[in-house]
Amino acid sequence: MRQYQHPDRDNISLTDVLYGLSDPTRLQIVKMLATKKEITCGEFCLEMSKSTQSHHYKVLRDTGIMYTRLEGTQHYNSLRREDLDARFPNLLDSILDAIK
Amino acid sequence: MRQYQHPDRDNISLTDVLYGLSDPTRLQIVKMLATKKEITCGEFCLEMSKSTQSHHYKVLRDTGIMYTRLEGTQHYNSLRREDLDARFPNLLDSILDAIK
DNA sequence: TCTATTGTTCGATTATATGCGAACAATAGA
DNA sequence: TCTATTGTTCGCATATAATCGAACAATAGA
Repeated sequence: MRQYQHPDRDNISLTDVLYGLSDPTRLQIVKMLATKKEITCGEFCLEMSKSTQSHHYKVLRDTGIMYTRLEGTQHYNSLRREDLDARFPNLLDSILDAIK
Repeated sequence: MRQYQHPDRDNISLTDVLYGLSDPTRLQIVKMLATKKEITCGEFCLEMSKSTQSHHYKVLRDTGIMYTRLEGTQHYNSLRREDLDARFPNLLDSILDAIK
């Protein structure tokens, strides 16, 4: 694989986003993403197998919450703030406030 | 059963609420709840078996999203707006806006 | 007391989700 | 070219969720 399929803005679904954020691990990832522009997978330092981490990254990408850019062997992840804010105003902020 | 167990405000969990709202049927129920003070189960007019409906009502109660009051044979359901707003400011409103 | 109404619970089935280790793919750097 | 690094995908096991029909419980009203 050379690149990921991210849904475009208009295809981001509310129930998908809510599902994506309904898992503690993924919420933790999103919380970290909110503090920096980009974070590589390794920098999340999650306490679980790499395959499980990859599963959660995939869910976040597939649901339109996270964008992943490849550079060398590293994957740079970012929160899709603008897309989420455009699609569901205030939703992301209210969730980020709640997990602060 | 004479009465339901609803979590009290402080025990409403963010991931639980997000999970509760991540299903289209339940989101539809919440949308209707937002338009009236109370709605009986039958008034939701959902296109699925009664046992499945009950399952979704139970999820909404257990996650702290909906409150159910018994009166006679009918169950009056309401959205726990104040509790949700107190616990997660703007979250419910942003979701209600998104499904409008 | 009997019956209809309202909604839940039980038990089973099927579908989805989560988790892991092992194998794999792509790149960087020696 | 070989090796280490980074992260994914595959295959499998287990857990959780969604759904249904049937049985049940509580109440209202005849």
